[in-house]
Amino acid sequence: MKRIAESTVRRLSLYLSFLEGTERQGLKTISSDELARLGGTTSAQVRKDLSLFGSFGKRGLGYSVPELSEKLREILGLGRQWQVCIIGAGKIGAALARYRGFAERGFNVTAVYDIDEAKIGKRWENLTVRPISELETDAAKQDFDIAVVATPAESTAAVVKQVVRAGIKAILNFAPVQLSVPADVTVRNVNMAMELEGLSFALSNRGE
Amino acid sequence: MKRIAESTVRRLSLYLSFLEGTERQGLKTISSDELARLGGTTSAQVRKDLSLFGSFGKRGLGYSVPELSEKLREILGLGRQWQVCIIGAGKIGAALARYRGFAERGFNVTAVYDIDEAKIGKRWENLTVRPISELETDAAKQDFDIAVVATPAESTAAVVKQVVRAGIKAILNFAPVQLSVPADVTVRNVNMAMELEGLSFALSNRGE
DNA sequence: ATTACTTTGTGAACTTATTCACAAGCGTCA
DNA sequence: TGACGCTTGTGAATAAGTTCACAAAGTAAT
Repeated sequence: MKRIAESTVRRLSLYLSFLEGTERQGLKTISSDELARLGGTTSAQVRKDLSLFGSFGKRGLGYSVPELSEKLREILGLGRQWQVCIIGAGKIGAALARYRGFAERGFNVTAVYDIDEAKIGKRWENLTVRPISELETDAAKQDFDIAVVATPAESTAAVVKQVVRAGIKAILNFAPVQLSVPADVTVRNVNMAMELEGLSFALSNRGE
Repeated sequence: MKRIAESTVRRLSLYLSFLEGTERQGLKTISSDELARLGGTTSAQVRKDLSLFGSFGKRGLGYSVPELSEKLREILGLGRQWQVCIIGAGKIGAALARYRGFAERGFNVTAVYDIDEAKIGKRWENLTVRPISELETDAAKQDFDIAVVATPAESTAAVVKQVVRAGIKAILNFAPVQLSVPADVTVRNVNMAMELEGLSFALSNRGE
């Protein structure tokens, strides 16, 4: 299969969330035009995105909402549970551990790690903060699919090295640094400063 | 000035954070090659990005770290303070209100709003949660530059309408819905579900 | 069964973004 | 001062992503 652009995957994700809304409203079919309207894109874009994975619609009618939802869930790999560990028991880590959105989508947070002695052993929800030094041996016993990294900038590089050593192939990075990882590890960055600066830029350069 | 792509702005933001690190290390100059290495891009990309705004380097030498930092801060509009209000006093809102990264970059959170009677009047840090119905009149008195929207999906559309009515031109959206706003309002979305699904997709489709 | 209407799927055209490649500028050292 | 090494800035080439536009395939109504 040809390489799929990140922007495409983001849109698929978006389409899925619209389909779920549409499904709740009880509608049975939806057109590429309607999906485009909801997602702020064009109908051609929607059809092109979907056509990368097959041909799911009916000409003259549109797409079956439950069928397309199911297909998208399959494409996005949401048909299974993913095991997630959180690295960094600070404020962001704490907020994430409590975040219900993870479990709703099949992402199970099964462990929290930190480097800081003071935090190790504390209980969070139903989890106990464990020392990051144990990550590699723990990972041998229970598979982790995704590591959520929420550590201070300075300790992040070291922490990520351990995550990679533990064989984890996907990282959701909240630390404000660029991670360097082998090619087979996928990283998604969530960087508040960057988003704010994007807004700041937009506000500063309007009408030029 | 020609239109600047969002991806470019993201990279500028990234370069700035590297420059700050470099500055702390006491280095005086940096080459496009070094910036590229830190940011996981190419030196040509770095130079192209910067050249959109002027010519800041010295051939044979590279860029002066403090000078380029300053230029980037200027370009990104970080030379001033921005007034920020948070809409939605739920968990994400709470975490954001406590987040120190805002203030560090000149983003002052000066108010929190919610629609829910039960939450109105509660104190958070040094702020009191106010009813969203007051947003428009408050905005007339104190200018808000940016609204951070962290409301449940269902109430978001109504809330955003009020934000727009209050004349706020930049929104950082944490709600898992696509906002519809006039063209002069800039929106940045932070959507955890989308990021997780991106990782899930990557894990499911490796080596194809 | 025919006609009118709708909407998909997809090559081709176009637009935007990235990378290449190199002349021109700057610093250093003899 | 001249030669060498390095790095920028930028047109030109390439690649990637989006939009156009239309044949093909379906529905619905008569």
